[in-house]
Amino acid sequence: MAGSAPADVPGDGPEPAGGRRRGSGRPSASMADVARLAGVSSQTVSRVSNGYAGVTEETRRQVRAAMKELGYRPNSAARALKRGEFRTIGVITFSLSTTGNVRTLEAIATSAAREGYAVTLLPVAVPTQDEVRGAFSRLEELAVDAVIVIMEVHLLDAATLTLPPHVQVVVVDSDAGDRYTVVDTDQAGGTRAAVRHLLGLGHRTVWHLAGPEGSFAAQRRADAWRAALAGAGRVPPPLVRGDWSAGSGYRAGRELAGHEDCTAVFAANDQMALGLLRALHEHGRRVPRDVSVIGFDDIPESASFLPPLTTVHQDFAEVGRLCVAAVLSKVRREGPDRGTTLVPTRLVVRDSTAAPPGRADGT
Amino acid sequence: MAGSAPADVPGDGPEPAGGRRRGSGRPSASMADVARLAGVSSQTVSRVSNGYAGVTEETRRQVRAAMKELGYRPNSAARALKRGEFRTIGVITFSLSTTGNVRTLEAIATSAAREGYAVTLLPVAVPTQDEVRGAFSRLEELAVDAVIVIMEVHLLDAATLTLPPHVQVVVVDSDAGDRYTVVDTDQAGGTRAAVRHLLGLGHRTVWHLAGPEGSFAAQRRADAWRAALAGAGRVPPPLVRGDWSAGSGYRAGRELAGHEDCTAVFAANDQMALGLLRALHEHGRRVPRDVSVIGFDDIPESASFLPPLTTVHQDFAEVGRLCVAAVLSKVRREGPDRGTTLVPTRLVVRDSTAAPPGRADGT
DNA sequence: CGCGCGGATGTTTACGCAAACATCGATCAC
DNA sequence: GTGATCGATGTTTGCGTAAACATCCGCGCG
Repeated sequence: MAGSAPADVPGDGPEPAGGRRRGSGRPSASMADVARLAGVSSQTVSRVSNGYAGVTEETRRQVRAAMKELGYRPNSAARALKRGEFRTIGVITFSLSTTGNVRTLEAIATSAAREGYAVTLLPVAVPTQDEVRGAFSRLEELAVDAVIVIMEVHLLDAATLTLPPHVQVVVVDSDAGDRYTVVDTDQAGGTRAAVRHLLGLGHRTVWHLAGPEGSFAAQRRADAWRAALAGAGRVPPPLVRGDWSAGSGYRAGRELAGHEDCTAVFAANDQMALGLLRALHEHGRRVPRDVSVIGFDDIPESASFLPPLTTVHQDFAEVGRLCVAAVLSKVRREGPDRGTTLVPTRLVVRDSTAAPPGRADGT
Repeated sequence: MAGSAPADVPGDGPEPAGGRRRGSGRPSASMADVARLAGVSSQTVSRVSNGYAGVTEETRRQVRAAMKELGYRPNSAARALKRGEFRTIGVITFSLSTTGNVRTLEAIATSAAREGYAVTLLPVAVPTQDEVRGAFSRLEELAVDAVIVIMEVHLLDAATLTLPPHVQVVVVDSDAGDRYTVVDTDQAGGTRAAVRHLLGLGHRTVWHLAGPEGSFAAQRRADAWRAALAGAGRVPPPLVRGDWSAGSGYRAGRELAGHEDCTAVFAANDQMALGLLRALHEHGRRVPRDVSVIGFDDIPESASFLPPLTTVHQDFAEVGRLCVAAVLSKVRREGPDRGTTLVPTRLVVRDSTAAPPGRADGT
């Protein structure tokens, strides 16, 4: 198979006279070239290329052979122009520094590939409205049929107006299900599970190391934490804020280590939990004996923390899959125009949680 | 600005008769529509759209106004067809589970955007040759001018033949500089720095927790480790192998903890170092007092490990930048056709390395 | 035996854009 | 004044593909 293809000397054959494909590239065979070589019309080549019926097996073979000889590749620009669709999904996201975004992106790319769609990445370096607007204006020129947005919606809002009207949008991490199609993790459910687990172990209350203010995910985890405590009749301690990074978790941990009555902390993600563990360790507060810690995300490394982290598992792969399914159903005008889909979470209990210290001997 | 755009009612204006843009989408204004409304020829619209000279300020204004009113967006498929280039770079990579790949990808996307190029993602779920071949065959149909490959070249080899001949390729993490343009981290330099640092602290030798066999990066780190030890006249201990994951580092660590004479370990990445730290801790071997550990990559979390990890910093952003620069210079036929560019590394000394235990009182 | 039918194939056309060429005034030099 | 020149704009053409329509041929049936 590999032997017959003229892989190394593609300039040998009868080159079509005009039309170099790109500024400096080699000319690339077109349908007309294949048709000429195969002795058929270009329409027949098109039929073979698209696997349509109505072509003799014999003709089909000949065309295939000609294609192979010339190294023919369909020109996707012409195809897109003719068909009116690009078979491409654009993904807009903030810096790929958070595990969640990356894993979601990966799942999106995989699912999209399975559906015959390509994925184009639109990075937004800094999460400012200007930057977002910039990404969207790049998008306007872009060859995409649909867009998946992985970011906070309040940044999206300002930029929305400039979206090409025919492009479908699905949003991750947002509460704007009334305006967009939203796919997200069940933040509240995961948070509830975490808080209940800690209360169930006997902790009087649970502290919360929250994500940054701008984040909807952080917001919802904090809200759910407060609600879960309130539901159990407990008083929520003051909220401590980080920025998702391990460093911010460490700084917050130094503060929390000073509170003798802090026996259980729910960190809004695993990275901050990591920093928290280090800070507690440095202050001589043992985990889980003195303090219990729970994270969120279940990044692969969390099983190797010291101690292995109890955390809320997110199914990013499922989120990505659902995003693609939703956006494609919108493109095909099958699905609903808006609404929120939640992906369930699951508590993974490891070694960073235990009963509070006072409890073994007494109360 | 936002007030005048007909963002919500795009179907109101005079719709062009034919040519719905996508299967189920709205018709989208074309140059001809804009030209009609502005009372000029479509060529003038094209000139305005591309910012060419030779258009009166007055005309330009009118065309702009018409564009805005119709919500005109250039059709990139038509543009690509006409120009013969897509202004898109394809990136082929394995699962985005390793920090390095992700950070490189991010830098690639950012640099590409700066150059006016979009980035299309081609995920390869499983690193088998079949999968890689599949990615490349998808690529054949894809609208890209160039490709950046982030993966082991020996997997690439089998798939190369099917690459469209006019597409330029740049490879990361490879030793195939004689056949491709390669951009990579200076693995050997970083490894040397790590080994020398440990020897300089007084360790008799340095153990190595290597990456998986298939990886060139792992291969080169292991080779450089052996060479650095040999250069200092030391005997390399048996090599221990992991698979980049923290879990594999943990398993390796349990084995290493049994060796009393093991006082210094160079782990081929930070994740494995994390698992290693946990295993050593569980076996009562303190870091850095009993055992020194060095990682590779300098992932953000490594500063929050227990203890904060001494590691070799990789400049992924620079790697990505150089990839884009290299591939674009190839597209423009400016740069050399092959060769390897190495990005320097830098040792970041934190708290996981110290002089070996025996040394304080004696030898 | 001729007509109609249906499958295989060819021809025309248009997708939206932009390069190449054409046109049309106005201005300027002599 | 006349023609050369130049800037602004219009017209034509073709990029590669695929839908729509046209053609051709052989076969079965009346």
